[in-house]
Formats: sequence, structure tokens, C-alpha cells
Amino acid sequence: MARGVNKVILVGNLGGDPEVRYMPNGNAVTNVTIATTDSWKDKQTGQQQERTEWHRVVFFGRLAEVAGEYLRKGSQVYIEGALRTRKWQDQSGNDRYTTEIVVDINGQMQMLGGRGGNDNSGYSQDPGYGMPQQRQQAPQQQQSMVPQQQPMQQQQAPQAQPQSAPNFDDFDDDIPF
Amino acid sequence: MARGVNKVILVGNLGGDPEVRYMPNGNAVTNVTIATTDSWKDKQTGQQQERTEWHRVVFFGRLAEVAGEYLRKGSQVYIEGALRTRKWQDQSGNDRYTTEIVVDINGQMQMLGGRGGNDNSGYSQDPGYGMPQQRQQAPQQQQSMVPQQQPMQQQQAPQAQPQSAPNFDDFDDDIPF
Amino acid sequence: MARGVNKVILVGNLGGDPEVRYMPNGNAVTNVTIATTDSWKDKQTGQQQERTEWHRVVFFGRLAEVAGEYLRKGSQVYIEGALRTRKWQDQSGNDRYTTEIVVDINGQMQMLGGRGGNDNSGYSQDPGYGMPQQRQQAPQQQQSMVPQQQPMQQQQAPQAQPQSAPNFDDFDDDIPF
Amino acid sequence: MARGVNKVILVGNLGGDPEVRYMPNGNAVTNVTIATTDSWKDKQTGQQQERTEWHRVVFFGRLAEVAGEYLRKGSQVYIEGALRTRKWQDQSGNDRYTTEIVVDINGQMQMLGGRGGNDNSGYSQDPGYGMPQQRQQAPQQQQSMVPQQQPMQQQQAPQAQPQSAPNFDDFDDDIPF
DNA sequence: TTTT
DNA sequence: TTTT
Repeated sequence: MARGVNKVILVGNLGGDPEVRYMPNGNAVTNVTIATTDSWKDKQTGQQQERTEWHRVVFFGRLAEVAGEYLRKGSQVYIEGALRTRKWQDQSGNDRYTTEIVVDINGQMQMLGGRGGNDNSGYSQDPGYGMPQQRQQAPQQQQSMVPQQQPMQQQQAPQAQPQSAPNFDDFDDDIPF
Repeated sequence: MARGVNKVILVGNLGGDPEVRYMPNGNAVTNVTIATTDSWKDKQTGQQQERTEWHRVVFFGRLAEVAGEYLRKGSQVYIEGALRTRKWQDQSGNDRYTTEIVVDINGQMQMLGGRGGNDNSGYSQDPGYGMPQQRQQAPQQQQSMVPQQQPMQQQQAPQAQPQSAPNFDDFDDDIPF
Repeated sequence: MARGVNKVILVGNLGGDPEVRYMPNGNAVTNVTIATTDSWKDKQTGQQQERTEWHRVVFFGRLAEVAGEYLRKGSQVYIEGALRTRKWQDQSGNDRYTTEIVVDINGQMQMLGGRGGNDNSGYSQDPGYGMPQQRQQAPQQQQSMVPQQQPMQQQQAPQAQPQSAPNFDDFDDDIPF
Repeated sequence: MARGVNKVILVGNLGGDPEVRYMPNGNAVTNVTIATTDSWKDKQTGQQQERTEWHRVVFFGRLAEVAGEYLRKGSQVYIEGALRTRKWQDQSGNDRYTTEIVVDINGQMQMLGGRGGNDNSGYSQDPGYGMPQQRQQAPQQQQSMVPQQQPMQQQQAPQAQPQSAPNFDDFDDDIPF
């Protein structure tokens, strides 16, 4: 069903809580950023160097639900997905491109470790891997309200592809990454 | 040597001949674009759909030499590398971001099949996998001249990191991808 | 759906034509062996060394059909699957273990290159990637007859798991690999 | 340097403490077993099914030292390596084959989570990821003594390959896996 | 047993 | 811009 292979494997930590949106058809789409850090010794100076790479990851389908429910800022996660570069227009009408890792039915997600990041629950107890973190309000209800009133396709309306990526309308400026 | 895993695996075809540059220290840096195509049947219409993804791949070190010498437009290739998002400024001074797959000493490259793409040599004979394609002029000499006169760091001069990505000063406009 | 990740990625060549069997329920199961070759320079002697690794690969489901139809001895292929070690008894009743790479609905298979291996058709023309190689008899009919008369589960009959591996009852001795 | 790709990626937990041996040249070789568990819903019965796969992993070089020092029974780990099937003789002189995942300079290892397994230190405090677990005696000294007096090749002496896997002389019988 |  |  494909000519070629397009595969990304990441193990890293979430830079913030997941952002869950709902498509008009009710399907969840969850965005996270994942940091991977590389360190090496500089050959010239002998100094230890470090570089953190931030990855935009978009979950679709069932994994979008799971990611939204179980992942939190700081969570360590294994993901497997595919690269996709989206074209969009900034407010001056210039074409911009953003590359994301799409994790859908063909991908995989594994929560790692037992300290599932920051649960923001006010007490430090680790609810544990495999045990859903309780939120004050059911995330499905709470979050599905907003995007249904204010659908995602807003900026990308003319494109209207089935698998189009969500907008990032909560970014302060036109630099999505 | 790393906190996390940042891995990309691609199997696809080159969209054009490799572009080999040389760093001031003589190291080669080779850029290619690789297409991967996904196809699926639309659930609504039952129509066969197709989407081609284009990936920017940057080879460093020994693989930069090999890629420049053996790969050609159309070549099928397996690569393994890491994602890196580079920040750069367009001519209006706005920050832009480009995501590439870096293939260096930690990565891998495998030429696939036996038809090593288009050799542009004027006759259709396939020189074969494992046999260097002769060019009119030795690539090392021809190409190493230019960047040594006009070094790559031009736009990124203030940064001067050992692992900084090459500039793309031959692009006609400010959209690198 | 899984605790952990169990993933194998191979690019190599088939050591022989695929062997297609059919389960009592009509599902195909296709076995191939794939060679991957590693070469390196011996640090002591400076000699070029080479080691070929042979991998048992078992396709299930749709990919079993595709592999049986399109792959041939010598075909270059990309596969992605999972490791599975099967326990079996040799004729002395001793436990033996065989490790295979299972490529099922969670896996992937990509035919590479354009020379799809040896087509055994008596002329050297390459039937081409994406064009089914014609056999003398329809493989489905021809091959589905035999296993239905003589089902695969023979030795493993008591287990009868849906995803149990095929027997290798056509091996001359008790060493399956 | 290779024809083909031979890559394994695992995320799982150690079934026991690592076993570190030292080659006559002083290089460490560390063996662990890693469990990955797959679960799925049986289509017939609707029952949740589970299958644990055990993988033999052999670390060489620097990662052998790191694995021996930081990993413990229960540790969650990401590894990337290559498949290798070793031939050996059981006590009846019959050929046997064991498939392992070799993690050497070309591979990768990442400790996951923060609870680095059981540290056997008598108190439950987690020494933390990235902080070496102190042993009563320096592992290098303690362990390098024994294998130098009693080299690894013992059972496999006739083979004496540089990269031969260590014996598992603490297994009760001749079934290495 | 493959391939280059 | 590639490939089938």
C-alpha cells in the first residue's frame, strides 16, 4: 500500500501537556512536543556538548485518545510514526512548511517508565503506568466542546483533506515551531 | 551519549542529483531530496489515493562522499538518520525552520536495486551498483573549489558550530522546502 | 496493545523462492529466508571480512499472498516485523527453539529495485516490479490443495493457536535452521 | 560497509541481572534477557490474550560495561542491535542454533524510566537514572578477575571466534534459551 | 541458500 | 523533483 518507507522512531519526554482537539466527525487529534537530547564530546575543545531537538508529534485515532489521557508534561514516551511536511500560509500570505511526525493506525506509542510526568494533581503520588490519570473533568466532554464550536479547519479550510493536520491557532505568532 | 532516541528510516527515490558541498575543512556535505509515496483507499469514495512526501536529507562525512558519487536522480535508497530542525532567517529577517534528516557517522545508507537512477551520461547503460559513475570532471576537484572560495558559513557565520548545517545559498527565494 | 516494542527491520535478498502454505481456514502463510551481509575491515590483519546472516521470515495475512506472488529467489526486499521464538520438539523429543521474524498486519514489506530476482521463466526478461510474475499454474489453486489435504498443524495440533507458526514438515532432519 | 540492513529495536524489561564476562583481551561482554509483551483481543472468543517474548541480548564494547553497571533485573531499556544466529553443539554433538541481538558500536542502549529495576542494595531508594548504582566492590576489578583465570571460551573453545558469544554455563541443561 |  |  506504499511505495517506500517513511518511519520515525523517537524516545523522549513531552515538553508540555498534550493538546487534544476534536475533528467535526468526533475523532480526536492530539499534539505534543517531544524532546530528544544528544550529547557528545567536542573533538577540538574536549568539552561535553549537548543539543536538544524538539519534535512535533500529532496523534490520530485511538492513540490520540490514549495520548491525551495518559501523557503529561515530562512523560517519557516511545513513538513510531511517519514524517509529514504540511504547507500553510502565514498572515502575510507567504507559504510556510512545518514538519511533523504523524502517529496513526500505522504507528505506535508506548508510555515508558513509571513516573508518568507531571500529573498536576496537587499531590506527588505517581498514579502509575497503565492506570489512567484522573482529571477533574472528563477530558472527552470538556475538550470536545470547544473544537466543535470552533472547528479546526478554520485556517486550512480551502484544503479540506481527510488527514489534514490541525491548526495551531493558539500560537502567539505565525511561527508554528 | 544521548538521552532519547531520534531515528528516521526512509526507503525512497531521489528527486534529483545529489548536491555536494565542501566545508572549509574539506569535509563533504551532500544534500538530496527523497520521495516516499503512500497510497490508500479512501473510505468514503473507495477511490485510490496517493500522497508523496518529500524529505530533505543531509549526509555528512564518509556517507556524504559515497552519496555524492553513487546516487543519482531516481536512485532508490535506504537511509537511516536523525531529525534536526534548523532555524534560519528569510530576507525579511523572520525566523524560519527547516526540518532535515541528518545522516552522519551514526546513520546508514544503502543503495537499493541495481538501476542506480539516471546517470546523465548520455547512454542508457546502467553502470551498476558498486561501480562508481564517472563524471566529466572529478567531483572532488570541481566542487571543492567553489566552497573554498566562497565558504558555506556565509549566512550562519556568527554561529560557527561544528555540527551546524550547511547554508542553502543557491536557493532562488527564501522558501527552502 | 503491547507492553514494549519488538521490531525487526531487514533489507536483504531471498535465498530461495517463497514457500506458501495455507492454513485450514484458507489463510496463507509464506516462509522465506533473507540474507543480510555485513563486511568490515579486520583491525588486526587489515583484511576485508564478510559475514552473511540468514533470517527466517514468516509472512501472514495479505502480505503472505503478496510475498508468495511477487518475491523470488534473489529478490531484494525491505521487511519490518517482530521477533518470535518458537518451541518445538525434535524427533528425540528434545525441546528446540527457532527464532523467526513475523511479518503480519503490524509489519511491512517492500519490494526493492526493479530486478525482482530470478523468475525461473526461462528467459531473462525482467517482468518488473508491480507486475505479477505469471506462474504455470495459479498459485492459489495449486498450493491451497495440498495443505488442505494435509494440514499444517500436524505436529503442533494440540496447540491450535490462531497465530501459531507453520510446521516445517518438509525439512529432511530436525534442524530447522 | 554492509549489503543489507539487519536491525532490531526492542523496548522491554530485563528478566534478570546482567551477566558480565570478560574476554581474554579484557573486553566486556554482557548478556541480558529482555521481555516484550504483546496483548490482543482474540477475534473468536473476545478474550484478551497476552504473549511474552524473551530476547537474548548481547552487549559488546563500551555498552557492555554500561549495561553491566546500570541495568538490573526489571530495568526498562531501549536497545537497538542486529540479529545474529550462532551455531553451537549440544553435549550429544548435535548442531544447535541460538539467535541473539548483538548490541555493539553500531547499536544503541537507553535506560528508560527512573526506576532502574532492582538494585539489590538492601534499601528501596532509587539511585536514579544516570547515577551509577554503587556495588560493594568495583565491578571491573571483581569481575575481570574471574574470567581471566577461567576464560569464557571453555565450552566453545574449539570455535574461538573473536566475536563469539559467551557461554551460558550457569544454565542447568543444554538448552540455552 | 541470496546479493555485490 | 522521484518511483510504480
